[in-house]
Amino acid sequence: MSTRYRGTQDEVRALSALITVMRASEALVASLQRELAGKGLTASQFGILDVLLHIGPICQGELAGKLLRSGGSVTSVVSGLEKRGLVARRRDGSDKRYVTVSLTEKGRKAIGGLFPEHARTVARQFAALTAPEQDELRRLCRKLGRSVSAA
Amino acid sequence: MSTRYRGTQDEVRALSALITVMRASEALVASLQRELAGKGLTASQFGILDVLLHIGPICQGELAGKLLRSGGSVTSVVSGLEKRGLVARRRDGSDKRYVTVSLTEKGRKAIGGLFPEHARTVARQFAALTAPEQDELRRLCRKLGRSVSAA
DNA sequence: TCGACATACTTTGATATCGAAATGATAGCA
DNA sequence: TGCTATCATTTCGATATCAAAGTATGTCGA
Repeated sequence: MSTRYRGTQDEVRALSALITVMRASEALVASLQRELAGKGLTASQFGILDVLLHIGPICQGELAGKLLRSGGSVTSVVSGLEKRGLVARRRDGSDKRYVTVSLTEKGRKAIGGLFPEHARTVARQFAALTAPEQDELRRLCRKLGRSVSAA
Repeated sequence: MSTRYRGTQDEVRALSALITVMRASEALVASLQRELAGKGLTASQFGILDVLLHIGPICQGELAGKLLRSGGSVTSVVSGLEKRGLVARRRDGSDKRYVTVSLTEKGRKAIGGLFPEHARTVARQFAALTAPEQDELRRLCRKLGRSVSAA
């Protein structure tokens, strides 16, 4: 991850860009995790509650797809949320292989109360960039992410 | 993490930027991890070997600082690398609290052989962006990362 | 010198994550 | 109807990660 590598110009530029993208992303995550820790939630738990709040009941496989996580990981985090009474699991469709996860009232209150503050925090984090800069960052990351995922 | 949130414009823009930055970063990491898994190394192990290769022997605390990881995490990963004979630990300075980690010959060969391919992979990942775009991405992420870390 | 504080590392307990194997359910087809 | 392949989820083993507690070492002031 260091730039002290005698590669081609393209390699040095790419390695250098990689480091800053990763550092920015890790700084964002670390900052959000610290904030969530105070509320008794991990980032993974928040991610699942967030999807359930904004998209509604959804099966675990789709949850894994949206969060870019393995199915096993989702099973484990959902189990934790279920134990705490924040989400409910049901196998009620015609296809009994699917498990539908939904927010309980307790879960809805928890994430509903937290999200506005989360949004303010994120806006504060990105306030270092102007609006056009944020849009440009999004454009570049989308292009990069799509290409990497497709490869 | 969804954009279906009725917040202010600033909040929506920031949340939207956050998602794409995280997705791009996670796609990059996932892709690199898959490549490394074939070589029998995890991303964390590679990160430590990389620092040792390009910076030289260094104590664990500094390693943790450079990798943005907790001290406990570094202890654990270094222990694994030590067991595999890729790095060596020494308490040889005047201050016996510091543990200096360095590459063994075996470790140097391992990371030295892998790094050029890693550099090519990263260059390929970023080839979706032009050189100026990569530089701009770096500028934006540096600005963002610095601000978030400082907060 | 001695005690109090500081620093570097290690250990511990909890959660997250992956990939692979195991389980349970469904669908296609003869 | 059965057999088989596929699919969604769960379980398992390994590693990573953090925070907090614990250990060893070092520093500084009285």
